[in-house]
Amino acid sequence: MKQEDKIETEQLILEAAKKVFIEKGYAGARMQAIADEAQINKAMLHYYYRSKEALFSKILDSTVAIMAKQILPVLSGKGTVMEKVELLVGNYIDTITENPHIPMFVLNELAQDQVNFQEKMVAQMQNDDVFSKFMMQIMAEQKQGLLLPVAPHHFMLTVMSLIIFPFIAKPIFTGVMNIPEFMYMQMMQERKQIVIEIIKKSFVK
Amino acid sequence: MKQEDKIETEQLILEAAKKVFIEKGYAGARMQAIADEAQINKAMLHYYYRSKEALFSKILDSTVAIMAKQILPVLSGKGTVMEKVELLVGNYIDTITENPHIPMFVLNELAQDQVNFQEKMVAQMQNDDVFSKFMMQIMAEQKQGLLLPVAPHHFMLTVMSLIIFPFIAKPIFTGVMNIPEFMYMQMMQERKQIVIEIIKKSFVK
DNA sequence: TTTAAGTTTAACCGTTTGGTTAGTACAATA
DNA sequence: TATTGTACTAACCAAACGGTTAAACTTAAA
Repeated sequence: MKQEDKIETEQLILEAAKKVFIEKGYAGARMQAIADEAQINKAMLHYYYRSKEALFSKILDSTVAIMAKQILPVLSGKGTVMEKVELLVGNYIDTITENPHIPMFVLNELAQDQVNFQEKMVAQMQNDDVFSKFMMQIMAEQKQGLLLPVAPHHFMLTVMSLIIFPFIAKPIFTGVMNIPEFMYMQMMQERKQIVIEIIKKSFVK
Repeated sequence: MKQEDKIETEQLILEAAKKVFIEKGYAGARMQAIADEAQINKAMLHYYYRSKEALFSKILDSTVAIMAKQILPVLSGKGTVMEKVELLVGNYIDTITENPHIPMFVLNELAQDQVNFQEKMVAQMQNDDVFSKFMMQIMAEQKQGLLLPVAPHHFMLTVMSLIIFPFIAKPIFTGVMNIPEFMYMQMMQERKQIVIEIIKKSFVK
């Protein structure tokens, strides 16, 4: 049927584009490669999504949304800083294990900023100033004596480093240091506990 | 004079190529942009370095060499694990502060691996199995009771995360969270102490 | 059964890309 | 001074690129 075919094709294109863009980056991605991946004609890409930029923009939006909907509710929810961090670590590692290319993709495009990506991130992330409020909570718990008096910026940067970087560094382990895939995956699971312990020892009184 | 001009031009091209490649990545870099940056004719690039790939390869080699000569001597030198880590943290943060795009560049090209980059890293890094030996040292100090019994892989991954990621995340802070450049630079200097403290609290008995 | 609207295709287009070429300018050599 | 080798340039080329077009096909409604 017509309507269903259309929706199928649209979805097919999105998935193919996601794969190619995330693997190759914006500059390295080829419209023909996306068409091949989706097993459709190249003209269809422009029929459904006007241009390469427009298609890329869609992928970027949905990718950021995946992460935002994973992170923002936790940060703005109830619980102590450490309870939130524990949730974050688990959630994030599980989500990224399923889409391991996302962090590299986001950070790379953010660094090169070819498609006014920053504004989109700002729009998604500064919703209700979730980050500012979380930093306020950190400072509050520091005054209460629950957390050590380390600058909130450094606290957040540390948490981010510990959970995001291992996925960016995957090729170093599997490629350069020759650690097999399954062992790397196992490490990522072990990370959950290790990261939480590191943060507790470093920032909790 | 002829000879001097040649050396000057060669160097000019290398510096221009380094800038453009590191900022834009291999796929995003344009030979014309490199020529413009070096204020020379585009044909000169091919006169001195046969192709885009060849030129890129040169840049990649020298970039990896910069990092390797910063890291390998420390790891294979004398001193306890923690003494080595303290040296590494300081050296690395200072080196990268001067070339802030290097980590993103290396990790991105490693992930996309368009130019058999992995082999080069392996060749540079597995010199004398420096990493294996360092991991052995970690295990030895754990048996001595100097370090807590955490898997050496996780120890190294943690150290790498804490010192490399902050530079990759720069656009998040300056762009998305709107933290001014000088404040970010100040954070990177403060990091030296903070990272060392985190590692001590997390891994030293 | 006709019609109109939406979907898909092949073939094509203009531009940009990495790369080449034929030739110029000039310094060193003999 | 004639010659030779090297640094450099403008002009060009074929291929790859993102994007368009016009026509064919499919389907649902009139």
